Amino acid sequence: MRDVLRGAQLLGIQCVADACRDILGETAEAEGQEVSAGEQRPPQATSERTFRSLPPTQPPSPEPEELHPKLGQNGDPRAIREPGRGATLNGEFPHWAQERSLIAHPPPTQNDKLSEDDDMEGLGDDMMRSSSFPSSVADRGAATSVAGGGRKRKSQTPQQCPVCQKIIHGAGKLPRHMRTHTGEKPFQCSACGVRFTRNDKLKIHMRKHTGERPYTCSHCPARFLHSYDLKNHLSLHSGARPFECPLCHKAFAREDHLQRHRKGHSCLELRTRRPRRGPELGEDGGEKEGSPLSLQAHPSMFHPRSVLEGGGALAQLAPQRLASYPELFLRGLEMQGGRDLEREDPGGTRSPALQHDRWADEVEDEEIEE
DNA sequence: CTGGGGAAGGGGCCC
DNA sequence: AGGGCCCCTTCCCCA
Repeated sequence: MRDVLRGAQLLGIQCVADACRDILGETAEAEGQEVSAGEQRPPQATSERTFRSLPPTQPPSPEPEELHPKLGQNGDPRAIREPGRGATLNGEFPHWAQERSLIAHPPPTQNDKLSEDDDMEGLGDDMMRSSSFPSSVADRGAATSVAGGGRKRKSQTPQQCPVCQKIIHGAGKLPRHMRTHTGEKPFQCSACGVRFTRNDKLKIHMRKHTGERPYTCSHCPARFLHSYDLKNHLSLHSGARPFECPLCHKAFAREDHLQRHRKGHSCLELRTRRPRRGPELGEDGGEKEGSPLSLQAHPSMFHPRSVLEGGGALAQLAPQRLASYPELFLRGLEMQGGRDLEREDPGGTRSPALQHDRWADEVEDEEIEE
């Protein structure tokens, strides 16, 4: 346990270190003296104080990436979870494990089957049951709402991760989330030894070995391991490429491919290469502040007159695309501003026709003014 | 740069 | 409340 504690301190996993101290019956100050020779680590707060008194202004925690995959020796996160491997314990489960739930769920072997989150009982759940584990956000509220101050209710959803402060929705999902910090992968494939953090991921993985392909295409004999594989495959049958770049009109079958495309430079280069013809006019006729980059770069490309006269970059677009451009242009504005019409308006209440009319009205108003 | 496969992580629903 | 199962999104990797 001291080895685990030392490892937790080295890795900065405060919750694990506190749990270890609880088990060892030590205070942080005492432990701090003990380890001070080798590590310049300042004494830690007691576990009780660590979690329960986290102020809202607590400085940001280290990024999870800084914490996790480096657990244990040789990068094996089980080093934390399987203290029996340590020299200190001589292969025996410690008394606390026998007394607590871990005795009912020893570290998994290839023949063992753990329930998905059972592993947390060895570490996280143990923490959670100890007084050191943080109350969830809702729990705090529930605790204060219980009249008479009786036995505190167990955690409700949502719960807040003590490491990254993220709010985790769903009953029983916090232990699962905690494994993303600890790096634990308690679920091991009996066929190839690959380990997973979650039981459901292992289950899907096992399909590779069993040959099970539960997702069958209704149009062809193709069968797939994953539901999303079938979903992608169906787009091939339909030819649907619903995700279109609002700037260059390239369409993608997958949303993440569109996102990758938009993060790239191709569209940006196209925009910044265009000379700026004049100030962009806002709705009030003045130049807009903080308008989208594309418009600042070359407003002529998007100017309605350029569209009508076939000028600008739009001249290179096919007529049928021009017909639908106002919709995409407006959508592009929405997305540039951090809002996504698709997400905000999945039902399509803001119809393309409506937006086209709005845009046409603006063109007509400008012509009247002239 | 794109298409495709796969993994990781979160959330919803049900028991 | 917790766990199992499933779906979804996002990201990474490779060809």
